Amino acid sequence: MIAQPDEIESMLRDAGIRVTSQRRTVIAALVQSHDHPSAEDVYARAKLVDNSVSFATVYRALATLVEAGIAQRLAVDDGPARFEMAPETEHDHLVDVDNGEVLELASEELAALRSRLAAELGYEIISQRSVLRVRKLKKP
Amino acid sequence: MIAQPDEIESMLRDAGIRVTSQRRTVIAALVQSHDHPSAEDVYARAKLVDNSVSFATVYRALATLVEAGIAQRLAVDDGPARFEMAPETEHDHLVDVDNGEVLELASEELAALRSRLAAELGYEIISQRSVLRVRKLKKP
DNA sequence: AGTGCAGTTGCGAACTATTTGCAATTTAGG
DNA sequence: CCTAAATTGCAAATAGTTCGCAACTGCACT
Repeated sequence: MIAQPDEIESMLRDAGIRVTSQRRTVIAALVQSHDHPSAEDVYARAKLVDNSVSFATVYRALATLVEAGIAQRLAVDDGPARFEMAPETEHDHLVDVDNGEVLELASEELAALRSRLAAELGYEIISQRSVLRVRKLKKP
Repeated sequence: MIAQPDEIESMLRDAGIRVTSQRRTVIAALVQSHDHPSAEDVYARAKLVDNSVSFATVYRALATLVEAGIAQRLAVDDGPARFEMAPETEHDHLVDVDNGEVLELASEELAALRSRLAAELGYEIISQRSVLRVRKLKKP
């Protein structure tokens, strides 16, 4: 499972980041969201809790969290970046081209294979999540 | 190998796209570039050949080519999208976080594994190129 | 509990990447 | 060649994200 709101404060402290009510709000919004929200979505959700948070602060909080490894940012081909709490296990993302839904594809195998291939070229992988565009298979 | 300028015209015709000098210029620029140029790079290169092409046209041409499957667009985490001619073999991209270089990682194995995993979830993959952020390994 | 100061916030304006409206031009086909 | 429909260049518009700055706040140290 993913961190509970109670743990939020210590996550920030452990990362040496100041605990502010805005950051708590943003993290809480992210923790409760399992649909890979965009910055705008996070902003909307955070605003329900604290109507005074600004868009800029949401962006700054997200950037801070990503830098601290607490959250992750996914660049999607078109449209805004989307965010999620950093998962314990690396996974890829499937974006359904028909409805924009994002689902996760976890596979040790995939991660291991990529690491091996990158290493063969003399590189270490810093982030290995990737986004695949997919469509639901029809069951005929 | 990738298409030669001579083939450009027929690539467009085959796709049912009108052949214009601007599109020829844009494709030629893409064909000759093996560094995954951004739209701006393509614009700069196209402009050397035909000083009158506009930025808007480059974007429109790239969009048209991508839609026709002649070119591909890569969303990179930060910075502009980058383009390349559609390769015969699918491959992933490694972006060197230190210098921004992009290299290619081809692997049948990787592609096959992803297809299998996506199929298990009931999806077919439409595009499976992905972008990994990497750093050169130090040889100690 | 009080104080200082670096870190953080909200606001709007700035910026970057990309798209669009429109009149003029060009293409493909008969 | 002639015409309809597609394409272009330009400049202005948009989407997403970042930034400058004055006001505010968390945290370390009394």
